[in-house]
Amino acid sequence: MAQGRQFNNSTKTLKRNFSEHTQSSSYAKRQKLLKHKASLPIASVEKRLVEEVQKHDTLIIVGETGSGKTTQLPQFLYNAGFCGNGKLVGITQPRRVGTVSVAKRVAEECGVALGEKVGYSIRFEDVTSTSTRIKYMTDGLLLREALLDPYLSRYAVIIVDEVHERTVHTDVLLGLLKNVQNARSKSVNNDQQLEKESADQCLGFLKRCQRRSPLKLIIMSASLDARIFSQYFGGAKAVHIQGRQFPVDMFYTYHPPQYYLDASLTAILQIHLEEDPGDILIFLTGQEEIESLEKLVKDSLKQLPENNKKLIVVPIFSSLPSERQMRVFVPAPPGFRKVILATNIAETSVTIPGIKYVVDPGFVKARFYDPNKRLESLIVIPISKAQALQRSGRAGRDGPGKCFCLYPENEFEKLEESPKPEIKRCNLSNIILQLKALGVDDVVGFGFIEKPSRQSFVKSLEELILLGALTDEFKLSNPVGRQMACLPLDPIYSKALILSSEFNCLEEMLIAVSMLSVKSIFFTPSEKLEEVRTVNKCFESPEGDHLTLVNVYRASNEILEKWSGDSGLRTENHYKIFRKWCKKHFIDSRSLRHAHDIHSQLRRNVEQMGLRIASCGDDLLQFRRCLAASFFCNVALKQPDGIYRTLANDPMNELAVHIHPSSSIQGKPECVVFDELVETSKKYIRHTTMIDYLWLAELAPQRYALENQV
DNA sequence: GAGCACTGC
Repeated sequence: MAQGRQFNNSTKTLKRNFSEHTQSSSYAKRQKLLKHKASLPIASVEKRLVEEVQKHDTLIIVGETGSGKTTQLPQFLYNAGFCGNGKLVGITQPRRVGTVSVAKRVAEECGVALGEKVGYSIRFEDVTSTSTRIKYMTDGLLLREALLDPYLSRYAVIIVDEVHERTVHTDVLLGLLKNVQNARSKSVNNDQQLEKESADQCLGFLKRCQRRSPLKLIIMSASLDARIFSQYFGGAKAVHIQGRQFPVDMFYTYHPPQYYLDASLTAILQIHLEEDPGDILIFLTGQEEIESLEKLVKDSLKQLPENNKKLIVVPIFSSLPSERQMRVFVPAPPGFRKVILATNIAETSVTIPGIKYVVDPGFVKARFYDPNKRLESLIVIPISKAQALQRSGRAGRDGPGKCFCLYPENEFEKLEESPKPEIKRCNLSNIILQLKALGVDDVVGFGFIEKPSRQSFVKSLEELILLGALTDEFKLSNPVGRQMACLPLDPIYSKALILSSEFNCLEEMLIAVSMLSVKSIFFTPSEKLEEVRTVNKCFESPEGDHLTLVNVYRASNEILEKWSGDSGLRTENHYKIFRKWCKKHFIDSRSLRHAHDIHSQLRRNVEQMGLRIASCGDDLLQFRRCLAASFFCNVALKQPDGIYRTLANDPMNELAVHIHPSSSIQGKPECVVFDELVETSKKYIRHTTMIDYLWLAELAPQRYALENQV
């Protein structure tokens, strides 16, 4: 009957908060919110949804966009008493911004301050308290919470949202939650049975299970196909909730265009000249394409009569500095139309209001990974049906819209249903390390919703053994493996941090690893290549990019410290100066601040581990030797013809590669370590630093000793 | 010599 009591309590809380708010100035705003809330499609099925959750341990909810599932369901469950005994309803999201905005919204609807009953937790920001009962968080964060609390015992309900996106974190989380739910219900039904099954490797980490309450799982997806999720959870019940979108008229071409950039230009001009007012959104594959089309559109406009020139072109893509990204939200002046040239950042991450027309050439740039060659590729491929629907939906958010697909309708039928899940296109080393730390010994047997290839497992297990994270028996090593799993980094970076303590350069390595962890902080408009190079000359290290990154970070730190004065307090004004400095050096200030945040978090981590923090000062040899000792899987040697060749166990997997043109490395050193190998127009190694080949046998004998003996 | 979709701990 605890649930009934909780129900009464919660209504009282709501009433009290509500009466407080009637006196406040936000009364009108709140009335509007509540009216909107009541009009959502999900509102009419509250009772039924709550009953379904009570009846089933796992429920799949398919809600189209605009159904209100993300904001309303947690409130329904709270009001129905699922948060008894201080338990939480947790809701995971794949992105940080989405997590914060939805939590703010729900707190407003509940009439509470953010961080009280409703809160959120993302990396670097925990806005929760002991009174928090509805907690929004990123899926990656819940995964890390599981390392500390394997049963996730604080949660009565966990809602995994946006599962159709199939990010690595979501996929791993689903497998993990399935195990946790299993173990928690077993512990309720029969403790002895669990004892017997503790030999079960997947549940090994739940051996010390005590009496616990069962875990309710709710899987929420926007895609129409709930079957795979339902099957995965043993035929779990699926409920559909109607969405609220305006109709979008679809148009197709008769033939596939030869050049879709030209076809895009034609489509934009045609819409601009013939259709009613309303902004246009076009999906392209990358910065280069966006910049060319921007130029094409602007050139064409010049030839139009004066009254037809009222078209504003706004680009948006990930590496564009955040201030310039914000321009897509600025409404076009009266009488003008806005055309937004976007990558798939506008598919999910950024929602732009006022779009009436979508132009979709039907392509996307996607990343693939070859575990044998350790090669990542960025390839332009056709989109999936799910992506096509998502893109067209962007035209129907504020009113009826139109979507112009630059391919024939029969081509749509040939598209894949949904994109290939990320877990099948990435390096598994980090995931395997996390699973091992969670006590999942048999990672190949882990219940993935879709299992990655055997070769991916083999290669990543090999790498983890070489790094010393796993023993030859595939067990997590102590202390190195455990320490590595604690750090929120890719295994090679974790290894570099741990080793750098011995090489007396942990200060430098903390910076290098933080900088490598954020997307490239430099933004280079294609027409300003030379200018960027000149202004940043002062940071460049001829020995390699890792030291260059350290130089940039230290220079930015000086700016921050110089202006923070004795008090150590940084005011808005200091950040203004910081941002100005960034702009001068073509640096995205938000990325750089992110690197600073990561740096302080990692610093705390290594202090807790008791690692000795020291600087190598001018003895940069130590730093490079440490890089060699940790990045020994990523080595390239210069060939007689001047082209580099990666080193691999099997010569079949060695590749001819080029040092990325952005590198600061000087001359053509015989041997380099690199951070990543990405194929675009060529196979490039990025972030390279020169080392001495002879160091490898000494510093990485587990990989190079044999070669040396030959 | 010449460039890179997105997300996350």
